[in-house]
Amino acid sequence: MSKILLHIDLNAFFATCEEIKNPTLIGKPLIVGGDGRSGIVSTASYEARRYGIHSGMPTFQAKMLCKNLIICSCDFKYYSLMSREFINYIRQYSPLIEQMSIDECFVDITETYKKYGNNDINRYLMNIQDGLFKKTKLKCSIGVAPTKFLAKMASDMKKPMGITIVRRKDIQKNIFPLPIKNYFGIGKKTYPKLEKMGILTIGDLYYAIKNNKEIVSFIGSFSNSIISELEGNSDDCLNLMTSDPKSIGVSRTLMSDCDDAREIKEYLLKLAAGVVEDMKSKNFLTKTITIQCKDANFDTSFKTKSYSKSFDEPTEDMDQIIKETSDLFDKSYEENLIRLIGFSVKNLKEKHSVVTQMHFDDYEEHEKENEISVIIGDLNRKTKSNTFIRLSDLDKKK
DNA sequence: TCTGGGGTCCTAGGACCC
DNA sequence: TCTGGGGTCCTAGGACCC
Repeated sequence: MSKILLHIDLNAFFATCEEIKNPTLIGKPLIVGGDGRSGIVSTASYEARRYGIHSGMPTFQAKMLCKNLIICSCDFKYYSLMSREFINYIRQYSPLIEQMSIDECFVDITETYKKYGNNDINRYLMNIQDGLFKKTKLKCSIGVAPTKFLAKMASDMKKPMGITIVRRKDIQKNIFPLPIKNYFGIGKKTYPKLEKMGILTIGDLYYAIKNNKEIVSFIGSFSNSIISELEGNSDDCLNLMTSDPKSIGVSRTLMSDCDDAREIKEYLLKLAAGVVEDMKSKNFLTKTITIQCKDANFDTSFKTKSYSKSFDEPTEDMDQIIKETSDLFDKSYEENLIRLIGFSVKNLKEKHSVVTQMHFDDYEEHEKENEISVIIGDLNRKTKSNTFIRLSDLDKKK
């Protein structure tokens, strides 16, 4: 049986949060974003959008389009609190929620809707929308479909406060005529190329993949998922586990372009120290550090370069990480003008999962100590090292 | 004034081990 | 003495999303 999946998307979320914080802003053109050198619009209110302002636009340009534009700086902590309110509210409709980002989630209401016993799905969804607005003043659009992909496409079709239902039999009628750039996963680099090949709509893409091997080799392994998504056979299982982060990092555009190695490095190490603190507070260790440098040279169109280094063992040692970052920078920096610098930690391991790292050589020694051990071998890795955890440590974890 | 900053996932070549 | 092929990790870069 088909599932009933919702994709709920908060409308102009950051801008709406600012209106909730300060109701005198309601109905006025406002953006959330940076106002300094190279500031860009993160979110525009619907009033600001009427002036042609949209996210991603440089702030100075937005200001030229609307003289009365109100600019709010990003208050991420507040938005996170509002996001939690949103998810808590949705939870009363179903415990099966997959949060996709700060302002959107999937909800599986198959069972709860059945219990509700009413066959008016529109009324049911309007209740969700109205209730959310009454409780939090947040507005949302809802897409309903049997798969995650279709629900996501559906929620995008009517904004703000839209409700869109897409059944499998509606795919050809409602999804196929949409322009190719509306396809989730086809971005600004790919869609112009597809358009040049004469692929203008999502339907065109479907038939091109079916009939044209050239297109398949151009798109690569994504072709298979496109076909199953457009035939209504793609993923309908929500990922209910809050997954661990894969990386943590920061990057900053410098106050002005800079080629003073000492100055850049000093700033980089400050960023790195902040990231390591953040990582430690989240109880992770890192195995790989990465420096990111964006070139300020217009001719090379602000090329971003990255340099990484992996450690033999995951670490949270500030001194070690700072020293390796410094060495990596010295080794890689090419004395060019830098516009942006960044630092991130990747290959993260949860701290409590790395209790004791030992090698097989240590095993005999370990045996001699006559301790009872549980060997947790990572089946995916045929390395010499395994992780030994004492039973007493396991107890501690509980 | 002239396009941010937080992420994820994929690919490809090279090194290395067995 | 010469050398294949599979697997994994590392590094760098690119595309995409919000």
